[in-house]
Amino acid sequence: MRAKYLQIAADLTNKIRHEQYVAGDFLPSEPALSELYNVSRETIRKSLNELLDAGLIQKIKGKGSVVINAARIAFPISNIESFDELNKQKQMHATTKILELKDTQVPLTIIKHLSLTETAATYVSRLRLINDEPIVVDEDYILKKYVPKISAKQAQSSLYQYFEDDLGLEIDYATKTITVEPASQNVMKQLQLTDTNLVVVVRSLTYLKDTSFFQYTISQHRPDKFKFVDFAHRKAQNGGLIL
Amino acid sequence: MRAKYLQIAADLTNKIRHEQYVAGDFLPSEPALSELYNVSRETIRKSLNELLDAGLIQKIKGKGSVVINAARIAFPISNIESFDELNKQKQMHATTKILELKDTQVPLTIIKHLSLTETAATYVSRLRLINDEPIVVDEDYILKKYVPKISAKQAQSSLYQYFEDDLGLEIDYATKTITVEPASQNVMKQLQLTDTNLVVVVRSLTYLKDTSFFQYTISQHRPDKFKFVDFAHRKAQNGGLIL
DNA sequence: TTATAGTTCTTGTATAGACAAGTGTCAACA
DNA sequence: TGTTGACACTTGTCTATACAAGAACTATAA
Repeated sequence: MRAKYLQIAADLTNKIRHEQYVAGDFLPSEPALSELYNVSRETIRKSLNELLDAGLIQKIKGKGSVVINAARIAFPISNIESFDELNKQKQMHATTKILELKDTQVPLTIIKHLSLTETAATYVSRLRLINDEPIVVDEDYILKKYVPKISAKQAQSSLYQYFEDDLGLEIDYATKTITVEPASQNVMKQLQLTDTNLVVVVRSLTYLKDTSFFQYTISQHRPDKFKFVDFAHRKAQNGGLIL
Repeated sequence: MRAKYLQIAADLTNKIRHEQYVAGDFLPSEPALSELYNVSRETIRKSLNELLDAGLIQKIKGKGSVVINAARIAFPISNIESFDELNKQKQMHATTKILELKDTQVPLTIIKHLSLTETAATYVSRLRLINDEPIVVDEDYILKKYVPKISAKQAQSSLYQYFEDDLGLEIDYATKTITVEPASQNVMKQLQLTDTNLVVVVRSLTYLKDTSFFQYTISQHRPDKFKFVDFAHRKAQNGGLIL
């Protein structure tokens, strides 16, 4: 049984997504919601905090909780088709091509940086295509300590689903950096880059619920197919653009 | 007087930053902290949630709150100097050159997208340099409704400081998209780009505490000087990479 | 007409208490 | 020896209550 406040948050989220509450509307007041769902006000407040974090509402002291236009978040960008937009097209056809799969060690810079003691890892390199267009080259280092063996079949489908559903690993948080760098000849060939040699590089360190390091990923994106969307409250000092 | 839970959060944050608690350590248990600070356990829990959101700790049910290595977050990247790293160098010398400052309208795509009724805005275009190297071209559209007049002097220093400290505007949240796009001839010239015509474009829509739209910014970065760092919990569906 | 003050909404903060559920220890038992 | 079960810790959820503080409206007074 999920917690009450999460159920209520899910319910309110649905009502916003299905436009029972639309942008600019005020949600019922906390005491009103409290009576509606038959829970205490603190429980309602926990639910509303979930919506706040998700960027669905904005709370204004003395007034109430306003629904924010979700459509505002991903606003249109001049003549650029994002991966997500491609994804939503019906004729989309996503495929994965395994470039390499081997046993190795986590790269030295990461070992040093995290002071790792267990360094044995599985390396997977994969090319992702949409409608036969190459979009991303993903390189993963997955610690053998947590995932002893990865088959080609598993690498072909979703690794995360395998980790979470089959192995019961609880992935909890990740740190990412996004930069733009020159690509290697090989990656340029894989991504069929001709006009430029630059790719968008997303490096991720992924951790489990018990804070142990688990996976290092390097994603190299075609620059013309890359789009990153971020929603951030002012106070949050993380997730920040370094400028 | 700031809220207790924020003071306690600030205190714990300091203790982590000053390494009184280091990575891997468990914080005192919630009842222990509750006694230490002479507040209720719920108040302590609010404080710990702040640290959790900031990515400073990880809570493990049945065990406790573990300190996460903050240094892990911004990990080193091959031969790339970020703006932030440059910033921290002592010999850094940041300057701003105003390219244009005029009254105009918010771009049509934004007006349509947000269904704006008030569209009068001040337009500011600025070139940012570090050690005389051009780094970013910033273009801002700021609604006249909230900021009637912007002088060249104000545009020269921090606009945000002017908005928040002098005008008392409360900036609350923003949505950003990051893409890579070809630059105009003019921007290429300003950024002194020769090897490539690509720039990293960060578009931001900024909102006030009362959810009213306030500012639209287009930042065009030299690709070799751009770096974005992100920390995200798994459950959070926002701040996500679209892929 | 224009302020002012009060009233009644709203959300924000803080407390004390209760029980559920995950984790680890250790003693008793087979 | 090895397993089980009780126990004592931890964090997670939920309640009921109280007061503070911001916002909006209204009636009153100047």
